[in-house]
Amino acid sequence: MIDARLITLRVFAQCGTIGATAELTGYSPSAVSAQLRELQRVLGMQLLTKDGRGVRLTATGRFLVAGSDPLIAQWESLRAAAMEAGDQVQPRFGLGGFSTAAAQLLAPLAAALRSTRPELEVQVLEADPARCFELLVAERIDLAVIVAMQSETYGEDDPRFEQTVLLDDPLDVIIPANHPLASRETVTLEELSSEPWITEAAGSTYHSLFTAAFTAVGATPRIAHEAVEWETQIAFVGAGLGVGLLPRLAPLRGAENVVRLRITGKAKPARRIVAAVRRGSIASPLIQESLGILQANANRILTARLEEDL
Amino acid sequence: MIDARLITLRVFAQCGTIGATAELTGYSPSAVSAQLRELQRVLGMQLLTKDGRGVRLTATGRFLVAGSDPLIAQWESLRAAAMEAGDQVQPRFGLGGFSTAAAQLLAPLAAALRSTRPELEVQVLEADPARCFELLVAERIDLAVIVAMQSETYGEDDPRFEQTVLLDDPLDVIIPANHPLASRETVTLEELSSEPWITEAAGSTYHSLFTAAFTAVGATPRIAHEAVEWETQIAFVGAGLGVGLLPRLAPLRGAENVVRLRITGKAKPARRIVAAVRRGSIASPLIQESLGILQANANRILTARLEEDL
DNA sequence: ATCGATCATGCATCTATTTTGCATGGTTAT
DNA sequence: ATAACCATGCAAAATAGATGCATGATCGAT
Repeated sequence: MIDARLITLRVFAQCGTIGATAELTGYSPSAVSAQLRELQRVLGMQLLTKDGRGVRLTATGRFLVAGSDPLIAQWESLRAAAMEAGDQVQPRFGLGGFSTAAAQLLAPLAAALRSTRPELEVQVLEADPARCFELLVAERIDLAVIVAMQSETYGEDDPRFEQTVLLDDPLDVIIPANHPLASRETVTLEELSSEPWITEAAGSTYHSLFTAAFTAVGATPRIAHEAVEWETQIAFVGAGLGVGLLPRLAPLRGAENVVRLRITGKAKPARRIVAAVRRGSIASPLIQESLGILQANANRILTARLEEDL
Repeated sequence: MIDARLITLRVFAQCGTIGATAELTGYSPSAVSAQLRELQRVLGMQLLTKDGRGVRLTATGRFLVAGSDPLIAQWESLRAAAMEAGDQVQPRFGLGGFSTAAAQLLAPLAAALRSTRPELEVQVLEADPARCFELLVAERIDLAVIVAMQSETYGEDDPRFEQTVLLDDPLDVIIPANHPLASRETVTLEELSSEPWITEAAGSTYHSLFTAAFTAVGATPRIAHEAVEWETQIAFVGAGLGVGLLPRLAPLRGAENVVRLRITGKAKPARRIVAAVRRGSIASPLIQESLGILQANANRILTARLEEDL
């Protein structure tokens, strides 16, 4: 049981402003400000300094936050062990995930948990990966299903989290049905490098996947349009505005005038879907069960794909 | 920063009843009861069970308390390191100690701290060793000067505490001035084994020292009277009611008709005075400074004794 | 330079949690 | 059987904490 004010400090350390901390933790900005001041008072430490129009951590503050990583992990570990040893039931369980991951993996998980543990209050939050990690730190959620990103702020070895690979989800190409290549079974990215591309807004989770895929083949595609939702992107392609990348897990549904093609060649772009939990909590029975369900679902998807590919 | 409710649980684990926990932590019994119930709710664990007219920890509860020992230690360690790294000042400092220890060591320490750190709010609590440990667990005090006891509930290796030997304080014999042996410089316990003895109440801290001293020489002295305060015991001896043991640190002042003699022989009973802190907190600058002052004072006492013995 | 936007903080108000004190019920010892 | 002890429930009170708005300070853009 770690004091709530230390958790708040950790959230602040991550997002840098009082306002964002408030939004993430569910408090008001004044409450966060008061909490952090109180924390400094009881600890007798100066943790924050004014910095421009905001505040930032002092060296002591950074030291304390960094040093509290193993403390949190140890507490999580202890709680998990006590749960395990005492055969106790957790009252609340927060899940976080992003779009298709949430739809394809989190929803079945939540449904499965509702049947195996009717008492458990399961809450699912849809949030992008970065926010999922923040929500984990803020203890708003206990498990996140996210898209792993290379060269991101949250490395595999972050002392605050433990991550488990669930699934590698390949990216397909979607092109207009009247496109010359539409009758093909597979294409290479090189063949499409001169096409007008439809992608997500720069800075978004999938945009980095997009650029990574093309830097791998040494091409710099022209980005014709930007969309936010898969649905929009698919509609753009259907209207003949260009071509796009779509994760295998994202359903095409009965979209008109759109064809989905597998990518072959040396660059087979894929997004890696991982489950992340707070470090130490992985031994918890509930987390274990959840990871098992997620893994089973991932395997089911992979198996279905193999059969489909035959 | 460990949640206050977990601290309360730890205190309960030590003293066993809600009432004692309340007395030790400063809450009311109902408050403790409510806190522990709340703790069970948020953790989703059953920690307590009814047991007769009281309650006791469940297996899960014991597991959690035992497992929280290193958690507390790690927090204390982190706090100490942050204090050290950030050159911060602690606002409050609680000291605990017992009778002569408090008078001879704690009082000078408190005085020294008041001069070197005027900002620091120092609070001294006089309490017997067992209670000092409880007060450490309850975080009411941060440092205790106590008499180490052999075969006690608090071993040197208790995961909750770290102990430092300050001083071995030998026990002297006090006898009436008109006693045949009163003119001697030194005596052995064997010579006095048939005397009527004046000691402290059975179960008290010093009673166990008394019995240990005599079991060491294989004698079973007759206990004629029991006293609580040194003053009373000295007065009894002065009245010729018997003889007694008195720690060297306890002053005889100008007591009438009482002579103090050194003990020689194979059994040289002594009480060991140690400083105890919560494990992990020993690196704190304040603790370090305090231990230094205590040690210096102890050395001063030892040196003075050596000169006196010449 | 000025205006507007962004951020943190202080303050008064209110809310919610926590604590208290007493009464109750169950349990052990005399 | 009576008395003492212990935990708990409940209503009332106290305290701590959160909110919302206003303020001041800073930064970016026009």
